[in-house]
Amino acid sequence: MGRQPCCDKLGVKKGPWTAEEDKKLINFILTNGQCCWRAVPKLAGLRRCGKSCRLRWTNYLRPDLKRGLLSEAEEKLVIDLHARLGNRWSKIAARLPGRTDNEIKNHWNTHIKKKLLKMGIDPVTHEPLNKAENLADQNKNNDHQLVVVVPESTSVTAAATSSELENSSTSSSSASSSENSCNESKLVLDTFNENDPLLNNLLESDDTPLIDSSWELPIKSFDNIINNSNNHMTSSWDDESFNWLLDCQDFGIHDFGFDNCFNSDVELEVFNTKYDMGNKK
DNA sequence: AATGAAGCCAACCGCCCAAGG
DNA sequence: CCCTTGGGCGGTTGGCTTCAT
Repeated sequence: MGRQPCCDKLGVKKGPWTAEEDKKLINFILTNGQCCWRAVPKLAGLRRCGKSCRLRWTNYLRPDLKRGLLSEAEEKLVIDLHARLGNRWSKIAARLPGRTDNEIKNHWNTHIKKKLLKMGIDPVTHEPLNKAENLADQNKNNDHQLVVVVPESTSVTAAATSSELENSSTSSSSASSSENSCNESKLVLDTFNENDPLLNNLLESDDTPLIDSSWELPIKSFDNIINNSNNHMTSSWDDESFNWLLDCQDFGIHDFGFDNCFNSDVELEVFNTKYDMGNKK
């Protein structure tokens, strides 16, 4: 008995999202918040799988997303976190405000990986390439021996500071691919500088998001914007975060239906003035 | 200008896990 | 417990864009 598909495949549209679909999804979520994703397409009038809607929202439409390339500081943080966490992109993304796991994963695969290789660093182990090769050879030669794979949770070094890592793995020898990748990072953990205050601070806080989660209640967020419009933007909706709106050059705010989010014309006008939305059309 | 290669990234797929009945 | 369901995650794909020839 196979698992039921996440949605009825018949009549479900795939491929790139159109502006019209985006608009519908944004309108729906701004009006109703995030609810059961399976129900979203039906309620929002979309011929999409719920999963697809969730992905589209979290990876592209979410208001707190930063757009554009990762800054140097972000890139460095990604590298550091990757050294600690391995390919757990969602965990890494949780510590980069406004970035998605998908975005970081893509950036890693297309930019950072190459950069590290160019620098002679193995992107998997974060070791100098020569050393990494030697270790690989060594492991190969040891294949005939009993290899005890030490899970991250038992590492007495850096992992000890992270409750997340402590919880991450309890079985020691199963061989799923994801666990393999986790184990690869073990090498890194042993060499990681646990005295790095920035990283330790980040990791000790476990999953405490750096991102203000208020975007989940978008209407409230818009209230914040309005209330702070004479001062500075709130942390969750700073100017940069809002560029995504401005990037949507094909639509004005009315096209997105955001105007429904404002309690009065005055509020809408304040918003338009601040972000020059009125001139966008 | 034409064409093929390489790069990039949004989106999909399939697996896993937690929650609830 | 067992089963079902929904949501999340990481890996992969496919198509568009840019670059090189």
